[in-house]
Amino acid sequence: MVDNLVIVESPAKAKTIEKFLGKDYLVKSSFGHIRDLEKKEFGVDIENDFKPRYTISPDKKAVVSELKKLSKEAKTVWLASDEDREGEAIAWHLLEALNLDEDKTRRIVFHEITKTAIQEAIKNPRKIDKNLVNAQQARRILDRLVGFEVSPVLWKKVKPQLSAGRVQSVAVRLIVDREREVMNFTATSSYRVNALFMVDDENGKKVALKAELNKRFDNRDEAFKFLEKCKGANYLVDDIVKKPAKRSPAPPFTTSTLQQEASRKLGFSVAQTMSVAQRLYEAGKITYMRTDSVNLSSLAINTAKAKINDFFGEKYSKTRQFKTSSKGAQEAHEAIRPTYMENESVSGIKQEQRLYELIWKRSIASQMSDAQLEKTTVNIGISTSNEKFIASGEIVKFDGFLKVYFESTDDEDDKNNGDTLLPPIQKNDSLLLDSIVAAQRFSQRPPRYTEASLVKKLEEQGIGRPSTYAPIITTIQNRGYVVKEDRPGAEREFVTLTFLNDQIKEQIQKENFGYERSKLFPTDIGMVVNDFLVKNFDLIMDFNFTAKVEEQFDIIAEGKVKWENMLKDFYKPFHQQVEETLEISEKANGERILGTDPQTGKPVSVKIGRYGPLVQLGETGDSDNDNDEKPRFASLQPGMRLETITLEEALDLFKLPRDLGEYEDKKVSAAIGRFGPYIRHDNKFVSIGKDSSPFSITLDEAIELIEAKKEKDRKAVIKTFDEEPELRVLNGRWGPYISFNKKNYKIPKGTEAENLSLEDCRKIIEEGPAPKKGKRKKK
DNA sequence: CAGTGAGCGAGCTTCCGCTTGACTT
Repeated sequence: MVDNLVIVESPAKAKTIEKFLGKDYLVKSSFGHIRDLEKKEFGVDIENDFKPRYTISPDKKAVVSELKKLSKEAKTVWLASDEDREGEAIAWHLLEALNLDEDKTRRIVFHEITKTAIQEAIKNPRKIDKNLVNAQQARRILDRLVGFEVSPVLWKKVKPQLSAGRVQSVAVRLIVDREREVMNFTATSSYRVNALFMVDDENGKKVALKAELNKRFDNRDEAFKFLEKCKGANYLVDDIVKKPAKRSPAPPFTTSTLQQEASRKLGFSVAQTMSVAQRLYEAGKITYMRTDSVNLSSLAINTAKAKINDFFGEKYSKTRQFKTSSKGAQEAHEAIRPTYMENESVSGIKQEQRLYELIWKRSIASQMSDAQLEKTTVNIGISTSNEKFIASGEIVKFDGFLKVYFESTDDEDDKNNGDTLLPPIQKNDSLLLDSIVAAQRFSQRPPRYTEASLVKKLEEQGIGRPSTYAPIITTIQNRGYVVKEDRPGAEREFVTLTFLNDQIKEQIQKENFGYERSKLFPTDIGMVVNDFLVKNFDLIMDFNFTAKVEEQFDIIAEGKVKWENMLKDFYKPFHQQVEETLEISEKANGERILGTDPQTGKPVSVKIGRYGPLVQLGETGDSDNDNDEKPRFASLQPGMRLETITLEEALDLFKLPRDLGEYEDKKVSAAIGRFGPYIRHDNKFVSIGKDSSPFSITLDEAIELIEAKKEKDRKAVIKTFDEEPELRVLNGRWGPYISFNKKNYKIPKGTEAENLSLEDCRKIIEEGPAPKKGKRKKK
């Protein structure tokens, strides 16, 4: 029995704090929220001032009963959940759910886990801030109302099992909008002109000086005209300008910036970053990884300073405090940093080491001095033209924080701003031209989102929280609204004009462009759902919706507005939109008429069906004529899109299944199924590989595939037994196994499948029943 | 494991944020 029970949110935090507080204190954790709204009937009494009905979350029952028992025994219960809206609500739910006596309950907060911060907190307890709790209740109830009223509209008007929500629907909208921008983008081209001069360096050796013309030309003819003018020209250094510049380090990591940098520098997915960070946190190596704060504790700043002085010298140290700029930040924690700033590396698996190193470098760099640079711009005049060539260089005079860390950008074209040292040249030097190249360059389409750049965008808009960025991205993919994938680029031609020895040579070259790696693409269903929501629910689909309601929550937290009134104001127009949409709106299936089939004269259309996107030939019979044929249907193939498929592509799909002829008196046909293209013969299926296609494969090629499959099938059966025809020893993808009554059984290691007797097989079947599929019942 | 796409109706789906393990193919 202990006098003091302290309750925090995270078990790892509990362990640390217990060490600081000594034996009079027992520190336990609530594992986050312990109660939530009931699932049935919204969990909210809408008629009665939105009165919430809370219930203990099923997976928290054990935690709650343990805390209840411990809190009865304790003299004082300290509620030490985080100092933000959700943390305050957790404290209040604990008070209610544990039936705590208010007189023996204290609310304390700290936002760094250091001994002094915690002792200070214990000295300054306060009451639960009910206004802040009410702001959280408003947030929770609003999200429930939006999610549970709009989702059922989608079930009725689009497809069952779909979902909508304040956060996920806007996240999908960002991706859909961007996809449309990409689809509508047409590249324009211009001509970029680069010159190469030869200059003597200090040792009299010839070195190259690159310079770009201060003008781009709209077309080939203008570029050509310019090069014509360069014939016989002289090139003179008009001017050299040197300017000092400085660069400052980025602030230490928040959840969002850690996810972005780990993606760019280490190639981690957002979810991967969080799970590696979680392990580092639990091992006590970094501070809490779900935070929106860039703040560092004074302890951290001091140890960083000592480390920098020791490692690099005093002139590399500069103490900085950063201010959080992101919208809606609640700053309950510190920035993400090493627990012990003096440790530049940790033990553990490779991923943990790499992520830790990144965090260490970023944190240390944030306490280092600016880098001092010198930028040089050289203007080179052309005797026959008013244009100028410009060469620029940048040298680092003092590296400062660059010694340990350089922040990456999403812009892949940005790589040429590195450290370039110009050769020694003086004003009025005459330069020797080597060559000039005018190359056609295309404008770039807007970039599709990566997981990390989507997180960045969401944070900028104040949508979602550090604990939800990773789950949001998983959700919109699980719902089938968005896919993350690679897409091949295309090849295009571009023109280059090369000026060498007063001659102009024109060439057509090829380049690849538009290759996408691990980008987020909307699916057809994602686009249909998005368009439906934008059309009918402009209120919640507005990118500023979250920011607007956050303002209201802040006012509730200040005690200036009653949360029930805020919800009332929101709910009335919102609910009306729900009702109207249910009543007026047509079913949304993204239907498009593509044209008419020239052979039958019937209309060809495309839409989302029960099993995904499909093309349809003919109309569903609303005529009384029984002779009306049913329409034909065919699924869209991978790579085809509802919005872009053409009549020709659609008509191709109806060519399947294709009759190829007969083999061994049985029909042979080719088609595409759920598992890709296949040949059908004698009710057996053979996959068509990538080398051929069901549209073009010949009978002979098909027969070859059929025979190959037969041969393989013969080899697949290792052994059969006459006494037990249901029992067979087969050769599968993962080696030999026993098949009996449609169930499969593993053969123990070290047993030769060839030598198995019927008795052996029966024994294996008895001893090791096939693992059943993990079907779990839901309550 | 590969021909789905009619229509009816029962019973189900769904949100966001706070936290970790317990689960396997």
